[in-house]
Amino acid sequence: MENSGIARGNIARQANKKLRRQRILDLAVRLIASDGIEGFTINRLAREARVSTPTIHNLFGKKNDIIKELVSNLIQHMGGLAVKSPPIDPIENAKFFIGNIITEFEKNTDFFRVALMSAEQLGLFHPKLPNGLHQQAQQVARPRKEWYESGLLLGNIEPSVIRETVHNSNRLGRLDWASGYIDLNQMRRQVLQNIFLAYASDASPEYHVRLCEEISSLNSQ
Amino acid sequence: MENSGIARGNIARQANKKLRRQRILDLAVRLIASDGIEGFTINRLAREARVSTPTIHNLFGKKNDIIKELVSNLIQHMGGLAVKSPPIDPIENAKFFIGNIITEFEKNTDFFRVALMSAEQLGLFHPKLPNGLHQQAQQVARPRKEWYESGLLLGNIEPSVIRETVHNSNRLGRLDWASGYIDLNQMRRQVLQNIFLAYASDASPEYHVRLCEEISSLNSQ
DNA sequence: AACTAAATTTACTTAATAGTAAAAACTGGA
DNA sequence: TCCAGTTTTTACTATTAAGTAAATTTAGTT
Repeated sequence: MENSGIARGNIARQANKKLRRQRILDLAVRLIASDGIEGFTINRLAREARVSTPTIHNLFGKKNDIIKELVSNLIQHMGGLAVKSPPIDPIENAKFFIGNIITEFEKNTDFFRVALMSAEQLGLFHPKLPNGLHQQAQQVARPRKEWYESGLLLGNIEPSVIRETVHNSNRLGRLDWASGYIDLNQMRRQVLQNIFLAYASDASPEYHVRLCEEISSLNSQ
Repeated sequence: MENSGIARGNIARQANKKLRRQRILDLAVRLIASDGIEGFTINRLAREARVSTPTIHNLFGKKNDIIKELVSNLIQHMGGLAVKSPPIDPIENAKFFIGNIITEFEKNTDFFRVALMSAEQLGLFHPKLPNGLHQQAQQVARPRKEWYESGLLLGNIEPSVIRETVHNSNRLGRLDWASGYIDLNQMRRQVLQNIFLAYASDASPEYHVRLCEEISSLNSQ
């Protein structure tokens, strides 16, 4: 285990092992994406990877460890989506975030689909779980102080209510996409529409007009 | 098969068969509710029902037929939820519907949980499926003409947008409950909050005030 | 080239599944 | 009470899963 004198060819071996692992993990994602977690077996993964089953066990441990790894990768990826410099305007802000998410999802469709569904089935989005998925997402959904200070939002409705609804909009959109109910374009439309509606419920008359325009332009395209 | 002269004791037999079927179906629901659809097997059902496996096959056919039956029962139940005389006021209307749903869910908790989850996993809420689940639910969520005529809602936002958001609120609430994320009280709160927010986005100033009051009273209890 | 630890495979075990044919038991009705 | 048809059970097949020990092969280092 130490990289002292004992292990001779360990530096290169570990690196190669990582590559093989990744190759097989990618394949696993593709398999689960096409046939569901149900139909996913170690045997099948081994066969398709042109490798024997003990090799899979050697590289990943038990079957569930593969899925655990996917989900932990998901949590990392999702964390990376909270970007530094979002626009100040609420509408632009919402578009910016959903745009980022879609870019990521497009880059790695199978992975996100599979990981989101696994996480859902494992109950990992449960509000009380300490993996931070829920808390993180709630944080991103919070309306900003500036929006109230500049009078775009009035504050007649508790910011936490807005936040919860925006959070739910994102959540349902992701779920519908991962379930295959809608594609990424439809997800964008649905999520933005729900978010704009939430903002409209507490918007100043002027900003309300802008939100209405945005909503109808979402549906006219 | 005919109830003519051939089959002698068939009238009573068929009735008893129905009773046994129902007893075992109820047990199946309880088993799935406690251990998930994953852990549900014909063997286990037979064991717990103190019956042999071929008996299960005799009564239900293949394994999936049991789940199909649950889901078709669900569709029937859900259809019965669209009641004749809902209140005219939007707020009361929303409370009325969610109240009905909760009453039903409480009456038959395990059944609804299991059936909703099964339906979800089978993709039965897919908008394009001809089982009517989706269309039915969309119909119920539609804002009424009277609300626009009486000036409670202004019509600055397309009614279909409101409908979609209300529908989504109901859907997510049911899903969160079935997933065990929230209990029925929390479901009520979450769904009503989201619906009121949707109405608020297009409400007249006077009705907007009432909606805001309702929302904050939801969160103070 | 040769050595050695790591990685892979062969060949297997254990355990659980869905489903079935045929014998046995049971049930309602005459 | 006894009979015929229904229902259940016994005892089984066939399939498939996860996982493992030991032999074999492979790969990096010297």
